[in-house]
Amino acid sequence: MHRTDLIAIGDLARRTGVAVSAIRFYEAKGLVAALRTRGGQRRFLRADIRRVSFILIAQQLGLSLEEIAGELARLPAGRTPNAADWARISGGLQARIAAQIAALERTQELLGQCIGCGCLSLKRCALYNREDKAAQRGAGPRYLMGDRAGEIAEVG
Amino acid sequence: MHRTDLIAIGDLARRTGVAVSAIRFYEAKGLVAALRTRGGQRRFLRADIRRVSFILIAQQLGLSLEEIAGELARLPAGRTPNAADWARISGGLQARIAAQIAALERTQELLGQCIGCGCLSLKRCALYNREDKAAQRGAGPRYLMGDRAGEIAEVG
DNA sequence: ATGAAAGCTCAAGTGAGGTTTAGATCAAGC
DNA sequence: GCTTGATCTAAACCTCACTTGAGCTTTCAT
Repeated sequence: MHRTDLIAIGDLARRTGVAVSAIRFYEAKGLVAALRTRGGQRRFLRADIRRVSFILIAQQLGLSLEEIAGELARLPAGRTPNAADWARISGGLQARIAAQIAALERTQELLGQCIGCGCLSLKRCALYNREDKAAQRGAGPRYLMGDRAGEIAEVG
Repeated sequence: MHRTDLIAIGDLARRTGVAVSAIRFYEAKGLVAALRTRGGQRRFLRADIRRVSFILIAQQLGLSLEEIAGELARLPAGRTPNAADWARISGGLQARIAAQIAALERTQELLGQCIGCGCLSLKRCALYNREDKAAQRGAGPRYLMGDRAGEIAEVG
């Protein structure tokens, strides 16, 4: 354990495939922490490669950075996730993905019924009027809507 | 067919459940078009209710406004989508959703194999190193990445 | 004819997940 | 000691899908 245990930000970037700017961003968001040299440059632990890897994989699985930060914060003493942590976390992900699949399958079914009907009536369309809106958030601040939509109408 | 065929923006908003501001936004993006009164107020055709409904349903199915604009533009003479158009479009959506489901199922499988292994090595992790990155875009401009990631490394 | 309700434009804000830019400083090899 | 490349900070910028606000104008029912 000598000084080569500490790596520069560019090394961490190269080892994980993430941009240097993204690592600084993660630090700002509290997802990783860095030591500093006398000159003010960041030095990371080798273990942070694993930590960043965790971030990337969790992102692939659809977690937001905030959720990932939550998971990482739950680990005692800012520890890097190990096999046991991963087992617990991935259990939760299983359920989440299962729900996504179920919602998509329901969509598929509705779409099948709907092809050719061309009704496009928001009042009647089974595709639009579903309770499991969960399906896809599709991109963008759609979270600002979602409760309005009281009086939806018919084309007539 | 007299003047009541034309409806004000507020009517269109009420009939579709979309905010007035959103309709102006759609107009700016070229998704709908409006006539103007002498006073400069927008007047829409009744058929535009159907058109906006189409936008909403397509959004629910995960299309971006740009993609929706593409579909609408493909209709001859700015026509409102009818049953035949809808059949064609929903055929494409079927495939898209099927692919999403397949990707999620593959994730589920990999995650099942992975639980407890805790390797978190980007080089070896089957979850991270997949060809079908399609799975989830999860929220946020992740579309800027996606081609980099040439030199991904091992924890050691 | 009037007053409320609805409409108008244009600019700026939101949030997620970053990137880009500019100008200065640090670290390392020769 | 010098040059080169890496790193630093801070602020600005990007997309997407809208919303909000300010400051006026139009429309419509009475």
